[in-house]
Amino acid sequence: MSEIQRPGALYQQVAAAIREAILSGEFAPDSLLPSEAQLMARYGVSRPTVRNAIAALRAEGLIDVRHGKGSFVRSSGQPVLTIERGISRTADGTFVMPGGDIWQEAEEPSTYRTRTTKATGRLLQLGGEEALFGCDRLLVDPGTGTRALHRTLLPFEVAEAVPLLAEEPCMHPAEIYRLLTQDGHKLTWAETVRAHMPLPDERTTLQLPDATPVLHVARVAHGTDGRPLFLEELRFGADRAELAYRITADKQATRRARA
Amino acid sequence: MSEIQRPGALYQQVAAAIREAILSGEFAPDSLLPSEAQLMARYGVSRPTVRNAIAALRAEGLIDVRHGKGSFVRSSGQPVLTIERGISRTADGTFVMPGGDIWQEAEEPSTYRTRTTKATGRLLQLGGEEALFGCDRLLVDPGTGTRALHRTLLPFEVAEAVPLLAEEPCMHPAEIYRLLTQDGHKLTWAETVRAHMPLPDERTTLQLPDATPVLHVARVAHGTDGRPLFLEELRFGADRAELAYRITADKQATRRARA
DNA sequence: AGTCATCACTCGTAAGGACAAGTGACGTCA
DNA sequence: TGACGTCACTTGTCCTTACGAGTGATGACT
Repeated sequence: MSEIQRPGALYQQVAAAIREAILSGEFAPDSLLPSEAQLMARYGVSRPTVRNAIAALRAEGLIDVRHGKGSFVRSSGQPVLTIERGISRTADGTFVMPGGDIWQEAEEPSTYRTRTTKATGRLLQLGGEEALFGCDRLLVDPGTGTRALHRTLLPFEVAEAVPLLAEEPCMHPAEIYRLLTQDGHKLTWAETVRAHMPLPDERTTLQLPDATPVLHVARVAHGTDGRPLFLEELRFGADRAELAYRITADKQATRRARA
Repeated sequence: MSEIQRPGALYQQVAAAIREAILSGEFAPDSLLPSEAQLMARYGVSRPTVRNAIAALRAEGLIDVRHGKGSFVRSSGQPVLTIERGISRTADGTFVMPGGDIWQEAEEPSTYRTRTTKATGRLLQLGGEEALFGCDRLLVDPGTGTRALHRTLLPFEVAEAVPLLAEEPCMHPAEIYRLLTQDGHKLTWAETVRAHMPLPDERTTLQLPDATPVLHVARVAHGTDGRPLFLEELRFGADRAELAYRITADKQATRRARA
């Protein structure tokens, strides 16, 4: 049994030993770690201690544990899917999202009416309890199996100003952008990117492994007057997909971040 | 004692009950949850079961536990800091990062020499084991206390082509962009955004709470010929900060995502 | 009045035992 | 030979007990 003594708690010492072995390549990716019983013997500790150490490594995303089989080193491979966040416009005035054609809808879109929350109100710069059309889509990339949640939120106020919108508030974002442009708006977009840990239901629908954060990108379309018109959100597991942006240098600008 | 019975494991039922109470607002943000002993009595379960339930909620980022005090509902407030990812160029040819002046260096930059890994090699489109200058900075936003890790990676090959670069490979990115531009390159940038759970040391240096993912953005500067010249990375906790991009519609483009 | 020890409360760590549940291989039986 | 039951191995769940450690208030002592 290999002794250990350095830092704080016993289980942290065990976790540190295993972590080191993984990061140094001693345990190859996808390989099977020693079983709990073996680790108990190896480090001379009880089962709760071993399980505590394993729980720590699991929370770090270093290992995957499968009931009845054992613990496996997670293969922290490169992302399988790169989601390009640009917007193009073809000669005939329609909008095209690069890579936007990879997604298939796994379910029928669900439409609903809702009101601004603190978060969506901030993005849309709407006060208290503005009414919104909502539309949720569960998307799947058949190539990689990656799942994503897509949501559009359209203020009543905006929908009413553009007749066709109010009738069918759950159309594809590119269609909405086209209608807004036809209505006289020259659109610009602002995106904000955040990450958080999923709640259990989100974990289920996105089919996420342990310790997998959710990347959450919100795209707000702004009209000619700079007022937010429309919100488009996308969420997906950060284990397999990444976001990509292209940037070119502005001349001279001294823009300031929104509060 | 309020009975529960629905789904799988006991501790999951307890966790679900508490989670529901939190999400429904029954337990307000920042408020103190019942102690472990109280929860044991309330649900008629043992301490490990209660602790297991609490561990689950902790991993979801719903609560914060403070030794000797109790469990608190995490206030999932809006991000305190918005990191604008644009690049501007003033009339005299210098580059300016919007909001780039908020950061202060918490430590002296550390410079080193290294080689491409699988990840950095992919971004820089370099094969096997290319040599790189590295420079790490620990940044702090004095306003919010947000900490971030900044890293620049410069291939030897590029540094040698631009004399001033090789002498001082740890200068500010804006300076490097200026030198590369003076060298005749018309730069464009590509950014990729990922998220992952921090390892213990990363957690420490960024001072992250439990269940807080790290947002990881990599900016690659491409030269006139489209070849990657320089890599700039930024990592920070997703609990307090978010990324922001501005997008305008391209004409006609049919760009394709990189493999 | 002020200082400090004590105490009661909190969560953290560690051990032990017992049984349930998933997995796969082995061996028996038809 | 094939199908199926059994068994050994794995992790998952749950309980009991015990003590360590951080926190804040109470109260005694100076």
